[in-house]
Amino acid sequence: MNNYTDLLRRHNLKATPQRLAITDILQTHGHVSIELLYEIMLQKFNSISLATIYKNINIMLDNAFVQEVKIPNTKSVFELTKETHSHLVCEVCGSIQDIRVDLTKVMETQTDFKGFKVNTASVVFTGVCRNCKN
Amino acid sequence: MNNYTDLLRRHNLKATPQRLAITDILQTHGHVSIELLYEIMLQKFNSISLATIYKNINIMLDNAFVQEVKIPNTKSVFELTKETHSHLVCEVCGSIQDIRVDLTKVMETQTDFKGFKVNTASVVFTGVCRNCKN
DNA sequence: CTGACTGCAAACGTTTTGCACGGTA
DNA sequence: TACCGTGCAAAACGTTTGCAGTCAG
Repeated sequence: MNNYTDLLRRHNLKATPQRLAITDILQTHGHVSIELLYEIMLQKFNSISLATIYKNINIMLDNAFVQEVKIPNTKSVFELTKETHSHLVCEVCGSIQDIRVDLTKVMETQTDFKGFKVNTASVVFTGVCRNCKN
Repeated sequence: MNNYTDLLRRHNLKATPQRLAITDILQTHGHVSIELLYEIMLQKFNSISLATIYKNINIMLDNAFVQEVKIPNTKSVFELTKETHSHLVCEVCGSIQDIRVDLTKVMETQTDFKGFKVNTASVVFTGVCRNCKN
């Protein structure tokens, strides 16, 4: 009975092997597309259904312990919800890294938000990662 | 023969009424989903096909004079390419405004990009717009 | 006049739904 | 034991493709 068993139950969700596998994979890989998640799940459950993957990802999104990351020119990936952070996306190898960015500086310097009350900021940096630079 | 007639021709694309209407709508509305674009186009061309909308948006994306804006928890919208900017998305009414954000401050303050060479940054602020605050 | 574009219909890939069976609590 | 969740198959979407007719240049 690991962390996610508890978390699932607290949300009145049953801790099925499939769900625990999904949270494990998200934890291990950090960011996964539906496609990749399905591939990895197939190795653990020979007859898992894509419908099950979708149903569970949607339930986890609804319960806010998983989030979708939308990236320009790419498929979305999913990650476990954690403290606010931004993403570095390598346009060469497609890898995604988390990064803490201090946006207070931006918010302070930014003179004109046009009367807009900002709640959250989604930031995706695209470029070339350390490995691919070489 | 307006701006977009020229622009289209410079890209070896014919300036058809449908294409000119699309660029006009983008210019007028700023940001439109495929769905909304289709609705508006239907008012001007009673038998326009969704296929035509998709084909043209894709051609305009390929030629880089239109860009897709990916927004958390929402459908993508399209905009005419202009100078780099960020977006303010109202979570109440769904409206989208452009905003200039100076990211050089972030890039300077940010100590650790993990060896990552940043090329572009996509920033979406989500919150409540001036109108909806009242 | 000719190649490019449009509109239609069909195809395709992705996501959702309904239902009977199986497993968690 | 009572539901909730799974897996399958079918349905529903959103997007793309192929083709015949039309139009811009």
